[in-house]
Amino acid sequence: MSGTATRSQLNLYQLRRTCGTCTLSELCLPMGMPRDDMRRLEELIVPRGPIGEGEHLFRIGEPFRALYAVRGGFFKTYLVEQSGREQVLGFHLPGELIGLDAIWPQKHQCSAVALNTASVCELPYAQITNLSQQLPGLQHSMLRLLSKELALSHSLAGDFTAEERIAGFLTSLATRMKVRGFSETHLTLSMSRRDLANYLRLATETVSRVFSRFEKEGLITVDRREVTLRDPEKLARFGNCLSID
Amino acid sequence: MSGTATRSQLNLYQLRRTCGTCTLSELCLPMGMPRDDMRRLEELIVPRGPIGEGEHLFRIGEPFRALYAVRGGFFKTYLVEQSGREQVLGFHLPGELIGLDAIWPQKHQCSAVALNTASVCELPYAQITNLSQQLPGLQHSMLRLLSKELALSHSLAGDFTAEERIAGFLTSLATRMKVRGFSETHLTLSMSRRDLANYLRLATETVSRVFSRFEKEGLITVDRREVTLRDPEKLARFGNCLSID
DNA sequence: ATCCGGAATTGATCCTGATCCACGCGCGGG
DNA sequence: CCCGCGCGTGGATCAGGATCAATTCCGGAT
Repeated sequence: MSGTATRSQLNLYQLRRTCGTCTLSELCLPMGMPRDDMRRLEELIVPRGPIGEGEHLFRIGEPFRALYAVRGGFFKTYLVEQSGREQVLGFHLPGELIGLDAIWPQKHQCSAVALNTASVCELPYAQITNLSQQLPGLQHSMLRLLSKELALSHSLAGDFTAEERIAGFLTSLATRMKVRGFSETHLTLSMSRRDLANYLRLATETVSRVFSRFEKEGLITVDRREVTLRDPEKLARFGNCLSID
Repeated sequence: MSGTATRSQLNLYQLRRTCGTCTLSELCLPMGMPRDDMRRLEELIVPRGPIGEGEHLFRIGEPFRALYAVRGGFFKTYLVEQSGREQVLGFHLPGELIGLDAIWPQKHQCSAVALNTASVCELPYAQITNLSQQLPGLQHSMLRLLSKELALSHSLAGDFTAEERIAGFLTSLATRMKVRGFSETHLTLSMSRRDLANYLRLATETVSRVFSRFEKEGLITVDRREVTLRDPEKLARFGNCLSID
């Protein structure tokens, strides 16, 4: 028992001093902030340990207390329409903030679930906004992130064909992964076909078929959830690529 | 010449002292702000006189300097994909803020055009953020508005049938109009069928057909751009209504 | 009043992607 | 080891909405 306590304290210790050394700080809230300001931000951050696959970070309707920055792992956000149908809103990589749409009514507008083992930084909203009164950089960061999120969801607005959607998704994911230091050609999809199809507003069968078609044309190779981009340029041209990053 | 100068100064004079008396202040940025704070906000606001139908407030790609609050009239925001296709992002009623998605890259991400004679309040971004360092209420208002905008665009994400989309649009517009003191049953659509169809990701013919169908079923009556809701409840049930307001 | 052009409506046909179905594979549990 | 179940794949069919085409409607100019 004392053993686990020690270990979790170690974890906590390591995570505490994050922003300064975190490779994600350029993508996350502290982007471009002076080192001193970063330190003040760090003091507010509550690290949240391993979150198992399928575990929820928050659920729709819950009171809003904090934003969450993904530290490791993938998350999926989704909402449930009154018809009962589930709609996937997005997939979230390390360095991205979740829960921004809850600021308005102070209630979570969507649910967030881990797609694999993950960890996050919890950013208590009240304290963050307090601090941002003093740190212009932090305030601007928050506005920028919100604004970017908005621009992203706008870019998804058009009506695209199944092929455009999937090509666009793959190229967009590739660039997002690259920015985070992963391979930009070898992608590991952490979501099921079902989630992917739902997100792209397609049927799972359509996703499957387009994957096969792309593979036949030599654009990609697919092995289960491993996708390798063979001809990224052509793929990018295919999807009227709207990669926001 | 001196006559018009006098008149525009009069306009300016009247518009200057806006937020305090503006009936929209509860919807707009100053929502819920103390009267003194409102006054400081007012000093930053630059009223922009009559904007003719078809005139642009800003165009995609232009450098971002200010947000705009709609004072009177309707606006349409849209973007142009590299394919050349136009995508309508939204219609904006008095009290709503335009240009929020430009904060991130400091460039306008969409174009905004007046659908009829309109007027706006220009909110110089740099000064607004400066002031919001001092006024917590203002900061929170900005975040709330961004967040709300985000939630709204999320709610449009699902894949709905043509009927659901149109029913949803009508009920949503009705509630938005009601909040602003207009009739909630008699709507004047200020946008063309083409714009409406584009926004809803449908063909103009489909919009036309659904309107007719709804009319036959006694849900609405349509005369050109005048739409009267005959059975708002049924209509709301029809569109899995996602009215954000 | 007449003409013209663009917008809106309506009809006929087509096509993309949804739906329904069967099958193969891989993985975990008995 | 086999079974079963969920996931992914692929075939056949169907339907909702796009597209093409024809007409009407309205507003503005002459």
